[in-house]
Amino acid sequence: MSTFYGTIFLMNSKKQNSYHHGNLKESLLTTTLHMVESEGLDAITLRELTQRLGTSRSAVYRHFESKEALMKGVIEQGYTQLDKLFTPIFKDKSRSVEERFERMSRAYLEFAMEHPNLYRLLFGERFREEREGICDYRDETQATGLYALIGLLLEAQEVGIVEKADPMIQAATIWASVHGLASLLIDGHLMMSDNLEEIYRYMYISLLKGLR
Amino acid sequence: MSTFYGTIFLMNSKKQNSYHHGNLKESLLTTTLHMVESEGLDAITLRELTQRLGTSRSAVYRHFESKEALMKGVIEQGYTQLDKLFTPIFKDKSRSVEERFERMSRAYLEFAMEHPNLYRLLFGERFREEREGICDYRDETQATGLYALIGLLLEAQEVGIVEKADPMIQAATIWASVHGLASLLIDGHLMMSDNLEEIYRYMYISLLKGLR
DNA sequence: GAAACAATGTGAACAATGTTAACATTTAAT
DNA sequence: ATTAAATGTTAACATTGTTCACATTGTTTC
Repeated sequence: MSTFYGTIFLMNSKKQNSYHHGNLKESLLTTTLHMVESEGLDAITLRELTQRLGTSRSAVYRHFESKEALMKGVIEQGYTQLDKLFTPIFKDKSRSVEERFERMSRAYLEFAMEHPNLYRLLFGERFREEREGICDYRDETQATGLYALIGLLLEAQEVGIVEKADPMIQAATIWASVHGLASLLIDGHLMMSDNLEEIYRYMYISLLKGLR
Repeated sequence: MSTFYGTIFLMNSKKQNSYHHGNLKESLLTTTLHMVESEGLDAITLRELTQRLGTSRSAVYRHFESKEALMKGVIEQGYTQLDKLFTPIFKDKSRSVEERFERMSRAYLEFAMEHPNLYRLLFGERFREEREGICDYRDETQATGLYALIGLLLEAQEVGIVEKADPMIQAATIWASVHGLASLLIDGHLMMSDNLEEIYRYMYISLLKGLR
C-alpha cells in the first residue's frame, strides 16, 4: 500500500524557519494514520506526534478539540482509504458476481492482515464513540460497510448463487464471518499461519454453500 | 451471572483495623474482574482499584509485577469462568449433538452481549501479549478454545450433520462466525438489536448448512 | 499602507496515571 | 526471643493529555 502514504514526507515537513506550519491539520491526520499503521494505537502520543512534525503539543488543540477528536479524523481518513480500495472491486462489472465476491472477501482479509493496526482502529473495540456517524452501513455512498455488500448480494440472488432472502441479514452473516476470521487472526487467537489459505478457502466455500 | 461474583463483598472487605489485608492478591483479581465487567477496561486504574480495597496503590506491586501482570491474572480468571460456563454444555451427553451445538453458540453469543467488557478483555485487541499461554486452543483441558468444539465436530461428523473434513478447520470456521457476529454487535457495527434473533438464526442455519 | 482582528503556534503549568524506593508493620521461622 | 520474610505505606518520579496566558503570522478594513 505504498500509494497510501506517498505524499506524506512532503506534507509533514514544516516550512523552514516559519512560525506557522502551513497545513498542520492535514499533517496531523496523515502522520497519525501513518503512526497507527506502523506502530499501533498505543504508540500514538501527542508528544511523539508533534515532535515528528516539529511543532508543540498544544498546537494540536488549535485544530482538534482533543486527542480523541483527532483520532476521529484519522478514522474518517481510514474509512476513505478503505472505500478507495474496495469500491473498484465492488463496481467492476466486467467480472462475474462470483469473482467480485471472491476478490472482495480476499481483499478484506488481506487488508486486515497487512494493516492490522489500522484495521483495529477502524473495527476494533476502541474508539466506538468516535466512530459514530462515520461508518454507517445504511449510507449508500459508502462501500465500506454493509451497503455495497447488499448490492452484490442482490445481484447474486438474481444469478441464483445465493438464495432469495433479506440481503441485509445475508450481508451481516458474511461480514461476521470475514470480520471474525480477520479478528481472530490478527489478535492471535488462531496460530495457524501455515494453513491459513486452507482455512480461508474452507470458510469461503462453506459460507457460499450456506447461503445458497 | 450473579453466581460469578457472589463472594466478592466478603473477600473485598479489609480485615478491620489491620495492617495486612489478608488476601489482597485474590481481592485484587476479583475486584478488577468485577470492575472490568461493570465499567470497562478504561475504568481500571490502580488508584480506583486500591481505594475500593482500602489499601495503597503500591501494595499491588507486592503481588503483581505490573498492572499488566495483574490484568493477565484477571484474564486467567475470566477464562476459568468461561470454562465453567461452557464445559457443562459441551459435555452434556444427555442432549443430541444438534442441541449442544445450538446451545453452545447461543451461550457464546449471550455471554458476549451480557458481558461485553469481559468479552473484550478475553478476546479483544488489547492484552494480546498477556493472553499468551493462557488461551491455547490445543490444550485438551480447556473447553474455552477450539478444542471442545473439535470434539463436538467429530461427533457431528459421525452423526452425519457435518461433512467429514479437518475438524480444526471447521472449528475455526464456526468460531470465526460466532466471534465475528459477537464483535460486530458489541462494538456497535451492527445497529440492529431489533432483529438480532433473526440475524442469529439465519447465520446459525446457513453456517450448519455450509458445513454439511 | 496602518490598524484591528482572527488564525495559528509556543511555553509553562496541571492533574491523572503507572511505577519505584525507602521505610513500617505483621507474620513465620529458627 | 530474635531474625528473616512477607506484606503494606508514604513520598516521590516520569509520562500522559490538557489548559492558559502569551507570541507570531495572516487577513481584513479603513
